[in-house]
Amino acid sequence: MSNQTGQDSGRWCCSPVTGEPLSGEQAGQLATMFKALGDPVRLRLLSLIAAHAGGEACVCDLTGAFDLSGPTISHHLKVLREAGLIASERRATWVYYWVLPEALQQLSSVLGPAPAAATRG
Amino acid sequence: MSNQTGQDSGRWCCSPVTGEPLSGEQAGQLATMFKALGDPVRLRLLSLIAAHAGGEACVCDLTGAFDLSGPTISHHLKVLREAGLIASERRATWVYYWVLPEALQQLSSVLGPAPAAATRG
DNA sequence: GTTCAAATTTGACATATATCGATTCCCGGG
DNA sequence: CCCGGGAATCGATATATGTCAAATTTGAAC
Repeated sequence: MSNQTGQDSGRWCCSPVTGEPLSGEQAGQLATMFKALGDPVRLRLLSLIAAHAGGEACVCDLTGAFDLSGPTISHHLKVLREAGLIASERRATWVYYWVLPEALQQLSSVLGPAPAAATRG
Repeated sequence: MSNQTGQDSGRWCCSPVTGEPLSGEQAGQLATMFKALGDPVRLRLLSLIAAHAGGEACVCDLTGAFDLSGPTISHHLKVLREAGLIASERRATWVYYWVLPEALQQLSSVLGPAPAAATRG
């Protein structure tokens, strides 16, 4: 209510889970994204993609990092993509994936009162 | 009851997923937590608990918010607890649950360069 | 056009998960 | 001590999920 999620395609910017109860709709949308992250392989895939040079990675760069078949990797990438966490594009023979930072940021902001910067190191 | 399934111990405070690839161990730990959040009921439960007066809620405050049986709510609370996201304590007849903010903060920090609200500039 | 390599889709299967009713556990009150 | 109510556990079941092999798609090179 206090947030006009209208057509912003999902970005309730100021309602962390600790603030006020989530609506059923919000919970459903967010749960899809969290569920996509709820698998070690997918978490590592996301991490590998994000950390790869240029911010994107070819599928051929990813499969080698797991003891899993190609189809399985493809399946996990599809889950991540359909959750709105990554996007992909085909270039010639190869398909490249990259992370959608807004999605991660949305989840991060929901999880808490913004940890006030990492100040890493 | 206020136990925790022996996780914790690890808190890689400054390695967001966008920075460097996650190790298999990290991914497994984090995936357990994200998976716990990957269900609309559990997300709403967490939210209801966090937003409840005093920062804690009795189970009797929670069951009414869902069209689900008591055992089912109990099951979801157990999943959240075993993931290290919430803790519980029995007081007389009732059992109270509260959120463990460090856990949420850990997930939040992993998800990105810490939104840091407005401080980022 | 044919062939080859990269990636996805399909079909199948074993396991995991969400849910419920019935039962059990825990505690306060008579 | 027994009863009643809140909550967790148990046992069962339907659905979802992770995984692979086989088949299909896509585009490049010959």
